[in-house]
Amino acid sequence: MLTSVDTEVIRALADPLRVRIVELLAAETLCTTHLVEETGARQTNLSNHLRVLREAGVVETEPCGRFTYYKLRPAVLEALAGSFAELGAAARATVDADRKRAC
Amino acid sequence: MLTSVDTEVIRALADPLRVRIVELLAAETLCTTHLVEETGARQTNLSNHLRVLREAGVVETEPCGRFTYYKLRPAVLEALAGSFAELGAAARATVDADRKRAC
DNA sequence: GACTGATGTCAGCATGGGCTGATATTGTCA
DNA sequence: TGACAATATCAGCCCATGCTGACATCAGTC
Repeated sequence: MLTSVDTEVIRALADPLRVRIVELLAAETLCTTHLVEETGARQTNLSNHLRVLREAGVVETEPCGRFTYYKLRPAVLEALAGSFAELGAAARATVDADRKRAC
Repeated sequence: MLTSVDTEVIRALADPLRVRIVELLAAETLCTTHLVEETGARQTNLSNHLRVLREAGVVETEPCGRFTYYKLRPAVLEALAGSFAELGAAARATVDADRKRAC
């Protein structure tokens, strides 16, 4: 049985700015100020996107004085990669075997 | 350098019904009639979602008389899995090394 | 060629989600 | 405690997108 893909997480990643955030965080744990600098987006806007990522479980926060560090949760990305790898493998098997349902 | 994630493809997959379609197609190449039966969605609705998947390059069509078979393009899913695996690995390295930018 | 079934396209409506300015909250420092 | 910096939340606007009914198109059959 295929592990069903978590739509919540995919939707969180279905936005260019959020993907950009994730790519930045993959290289380095950053706080909101850095993300504002790096992306050029408004603080309010970023905060909204970060909340989406947070609620989807893609990132987690770590308060540090006045600052809030954002870091990725690798397991979520790895699980997603695994799901797509499964789907891809199943799809390849289906295509290779030309397995189709008769009309 | 990380291979940037294709937002177009992710957006195409950021819908429960489209994910359902992809999961069905991963197991078996189907035509529209089958997808209508399996999902319970209207034909028009399905046709719209299939177009999104088609334009994103996730599926391809194969006309067969009056019917149209839809099959997945495994390479797209595998590429996506690869991108997320890279991101996940980078994220894990960053988190493990506690690599963070000073404020 | 006429009919039927399969499929795609279009216009319209409703909802969701992104962006913004204003505001609230929280922590630091003097 | 008061001022300030960092961050989150809220309300409102606007655009993208999903769903639907109506219609168009195309292939197969009689």
